[in-house]
Amino acid sequence: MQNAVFKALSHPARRQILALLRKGPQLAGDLAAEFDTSWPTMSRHLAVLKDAELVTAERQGNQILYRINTSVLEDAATALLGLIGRDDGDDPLKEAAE
Amino acid sequence: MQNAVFKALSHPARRQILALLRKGPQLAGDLAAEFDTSWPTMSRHLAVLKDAELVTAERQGNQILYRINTSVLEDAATALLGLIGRDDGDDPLKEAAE
DNA sequence: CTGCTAATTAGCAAAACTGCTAAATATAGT
DNA sequence: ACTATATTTAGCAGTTTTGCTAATTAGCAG
Repeated sequence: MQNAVFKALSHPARRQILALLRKGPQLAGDLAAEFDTSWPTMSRHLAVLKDAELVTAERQGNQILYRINTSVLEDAATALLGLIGRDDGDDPLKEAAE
Repeated sequence: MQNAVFKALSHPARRQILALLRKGPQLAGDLAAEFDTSWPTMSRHLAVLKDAELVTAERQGNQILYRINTSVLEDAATALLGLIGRDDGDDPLKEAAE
């Protein structure tokens, strides 16, 4: 759902997490270590990102590897760009392609 | 502030408003008429968008004309795209240009 | 100044969000 | 089974967001 994506993007810590994942997949622990907030709080941020499908999680033995999902991010960016082009028709929030 | 922009974008009604403004500037009343929510609620959504500088407001006699601010929207889209490209450096959430 | 329409501000209640600590779960190693 | 580590889930308090109705402000017409 598009709405979940924008909601997930609305918190700076979550955007930061995505920024960190640009370098490549990261373990939950390594991500959490980069922040001042408590571990459980980070865990919840990750859950929000996962719900929005902005990231995927994969168990790796003892730990969990998070990976960014660029296609969802692309869709969000495209949606924003779609809001920009002047439109003379009457079909809002849709024909973003081309 | 970047954060205000993403926060503003996190509510579906506000994204809808931006979509309506694609067609061109609109009076607050005309915008409000497109939604089921009460007038004051719409007014607040508009205020949030204005705070984030996603729209500008201009008095037009009795009424108020809202206009989309595409440059802020572009910046937001660019920020998202910047989150996508693989990065081997260590400078997150920044070098989105080029 | 009075009345009318357009829009915002105030104030309130309900819901959602954030972040914490404590407790639970999962996996690996012994 | 027991322990240690990694991560999530529960439960709670404080804050923010949302949406409503009622009241207010702003500009215009007579």
